[in-house]
Amino acid sequence: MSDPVLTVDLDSNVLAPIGKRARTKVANRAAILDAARQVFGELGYEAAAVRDIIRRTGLSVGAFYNYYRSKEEVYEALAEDGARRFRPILHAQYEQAKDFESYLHGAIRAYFEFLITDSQAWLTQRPRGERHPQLRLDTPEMLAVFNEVRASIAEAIDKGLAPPVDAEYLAGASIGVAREVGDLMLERRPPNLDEAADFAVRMLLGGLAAVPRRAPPPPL
Amino acid sequence: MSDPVLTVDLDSNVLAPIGKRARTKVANRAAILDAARQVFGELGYEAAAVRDIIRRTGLSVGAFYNYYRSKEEVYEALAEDGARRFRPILHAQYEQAKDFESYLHGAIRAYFEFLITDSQAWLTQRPRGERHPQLRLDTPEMLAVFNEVRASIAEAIDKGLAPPVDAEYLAGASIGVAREVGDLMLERRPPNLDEAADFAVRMLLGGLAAVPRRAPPPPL
Amino acid sequence: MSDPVLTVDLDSNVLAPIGKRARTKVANRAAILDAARQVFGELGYEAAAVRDIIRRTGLSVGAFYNYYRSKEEVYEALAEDGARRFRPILHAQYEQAKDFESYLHGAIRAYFEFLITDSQAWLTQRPRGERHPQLRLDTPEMLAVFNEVRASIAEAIDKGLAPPVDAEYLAGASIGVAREVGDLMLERRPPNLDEAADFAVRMLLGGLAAVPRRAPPPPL
Amino acid sequence: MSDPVLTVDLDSNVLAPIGKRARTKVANRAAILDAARQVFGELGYEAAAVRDIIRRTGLSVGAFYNYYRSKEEVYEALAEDGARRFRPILHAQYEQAKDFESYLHGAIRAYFEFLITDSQAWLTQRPRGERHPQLRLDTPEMLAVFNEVRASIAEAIDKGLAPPVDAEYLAGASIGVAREVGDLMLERRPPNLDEAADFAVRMLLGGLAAVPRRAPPPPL
DNA sequence: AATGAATGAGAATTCATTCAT
DNA sequence: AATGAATGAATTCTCATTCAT
Repeated sequence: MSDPVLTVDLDSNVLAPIGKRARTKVANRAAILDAARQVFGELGYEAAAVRDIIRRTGLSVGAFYNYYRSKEEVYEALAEDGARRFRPILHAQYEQAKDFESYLHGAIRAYFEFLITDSQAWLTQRPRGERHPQLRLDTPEMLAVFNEVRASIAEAIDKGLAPPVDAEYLAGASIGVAREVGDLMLERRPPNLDEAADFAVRMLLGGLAAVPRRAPPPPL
Repeated sequence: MSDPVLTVDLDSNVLAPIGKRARTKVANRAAILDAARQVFGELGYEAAAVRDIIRRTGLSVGAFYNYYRSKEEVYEALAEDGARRFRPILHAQYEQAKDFESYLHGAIRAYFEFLITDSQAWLTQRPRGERHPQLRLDTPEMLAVFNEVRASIAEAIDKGLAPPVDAEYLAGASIGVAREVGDLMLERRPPNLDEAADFAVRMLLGGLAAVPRRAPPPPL
Repeated sequence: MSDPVLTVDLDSNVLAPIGKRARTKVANRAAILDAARQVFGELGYEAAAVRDIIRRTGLSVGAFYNYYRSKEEVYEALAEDGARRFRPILHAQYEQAKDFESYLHGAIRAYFEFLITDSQAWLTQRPRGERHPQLRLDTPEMLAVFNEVRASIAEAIDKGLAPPVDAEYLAGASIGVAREVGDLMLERRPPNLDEAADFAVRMLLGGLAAVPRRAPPPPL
Repeated sequence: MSDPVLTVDLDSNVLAPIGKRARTKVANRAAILDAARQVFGELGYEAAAVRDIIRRTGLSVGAFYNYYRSKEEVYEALAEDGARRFRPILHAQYEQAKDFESYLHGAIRAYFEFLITDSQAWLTQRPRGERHPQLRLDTPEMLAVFNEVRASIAEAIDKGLAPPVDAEYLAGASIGVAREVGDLMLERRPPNLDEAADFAVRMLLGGLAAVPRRAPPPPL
């Protein structure tokens, strides 16, 4: 196969094959952002070296600094990018939801879709071996998303959309479930969004009792 | 002399002053482990410098390497230590539980107690301000604990103690809730174990519907 | 549009606005040279970046390298330029001087005029604050001028125009006085050429005893 | 010849042969300072790389940072060191001088001695070839010394020790002469302190007329 | 010619680990 | 064992210069 020169369409989130030197500024910027998403996701902020990022773009160190002024700036750009993309989705769910259940359902599905889309590119490379001593490898984007969710749940309770329970704890529990179930979903081949979202939502709304009974999946 | 930092003596599980050079090998080993727990918790693995660790023990860099062969080794020792301490507790819950509900209740309370105990020493120092772009600062011990829980839930389902639901997802959800609610609990002054455990367990067993209705806590 | 930086058009020796892209090759060359003079004067050779220079010309980095092959080459061009402009002035003084005194007087006035003219454009911008650990920021042109003076004094002694003293030391002393007094003159508002030249010449010819007695200027 | 292990005596300013790894902390600190003095003197602050400095000490990059926290810090240490060593000398001259003439004489001799002593170690290495485009290569120490002198002259005039001339200009002229003549003195083999000091002082006190008549030295 | 993105060598600094004492 | 200075690879970032357009 020859070298296709694809540009990255940020809005449709279709990734060009990385590693080839991208031609346009927009494409390079996007390529760096994508590579950074991967690398931060795999190694965490501290362990990720700028070199790790640019290596996946085929660019030079210098080029990195043409696009972002520092390692931290990419990180922040990533976070902003995530929030910017996810917030409207979350808002739409909020607007069209008739009750908290449907809101939660919509939000969780949105998050899982977000996860699947964003991970598409790098999930395949992931098995880079030893995940040494690392903690939790959220992309900055996800953290940004969680903040959106936190605010959104607090608001829902404030407005009487959800029952008047401890808002912080409810947001925490929701995020906790979404986060962990989301991660597990990504590890299944193929990721089954419906199954995972169904589980998470039922768990949050009705607890263990409400969760579908069935045989566990075959172990990895 | 200033206030000696209080920390948990691992062997006696009793608060003991460190900062004064400990005299025995066992004590030094424990002091390093304690300091490492704090530092990893505050800074994360990568950002934590060996010097940060030994500074809190009053030992020398050289001494560090007499006790652990590398930074990574302390990290692993910490994980092992957590698992070693937590596994029997979890097991006891498992043994004495008549059903999954009481097991879950016991396990979550055990985890929250673990959290409170372990964080006691350093939670106070935490306000080192800006956790720059950092994610989630689990102690390696907590990660080890989660693995215990994962296994334990799978076993519970296997043995018919819990309903035959997706074991991985259930474990994920349980850990997710425990983790997030646990973190939030630690941030409340004073940490209210009963309240938090109650919330987490009810959420996991009965979902949003089962959670106690009440006014949210005053904002930070 | 903001205030165009005023600078000396080298060919006409007239103040001309730069910042607008100059149209002719000659003009561009001169613009670069002017900008370089400023920047080297403000930052010194090492700290001055090619980008600092071209930024003041409105040209592109690439254009810079169309006119000069390297940063060093502009530096040298600047030196040559200074020597080329100053040598005839110095020579005129030499020719028309009836004795060493009048020669020295002429030379020093010429140098001070040179200083005032060349610094006019950038002296105003100077307050960029902290000249970190930097030493003396002579323009390469000034260094070239000093060499002219050195040669010229040696020749004067050779030809019996000046008393047969240690030529090197005399040149050194003359340059030292001219340099330091010249710098101080530039810092006074307004620069007083007559006063400074008078001081320098008297000092060199008659020493402390010959220097005018009067109240020191008000402190900065 | 075998490896002599000499420690550096800072007060007597006897240098150990550099390049050999020094044994004591004091010696290493001094070796770095000495190397820095040389390198800053040869290359200037910006062009001098930390590596240039440590190369001459036989130490490693890391060791440098054990002694000084940054390149800038050595620079400042150097300046302080110079001022600290020179100030008392200058003061002694000031105290024991009966008039401005003897003060000036003492100060200039002190400065020239300072120059000769400090340059002893590195003057020999100097001919490292092309002094590319560099300006004036004062050691930070010298700059510090000049500031001392400036203050001291102003004070002398204030107190009526010197005639009431323009203090700034007088200080400038004195420094200019001392600086240039001092540099030239260092280039003569052997440096002749008496000759140079005599010239400088006479020049400053009586000008060209007072300077000894004699044949110039053979050119370099 | 002009443009400005790309390049990559090189700079300052950090930090895990070693080792002489 | 304990100490802490020494080591040097690795990291982030800069900047002179090249080169495709």
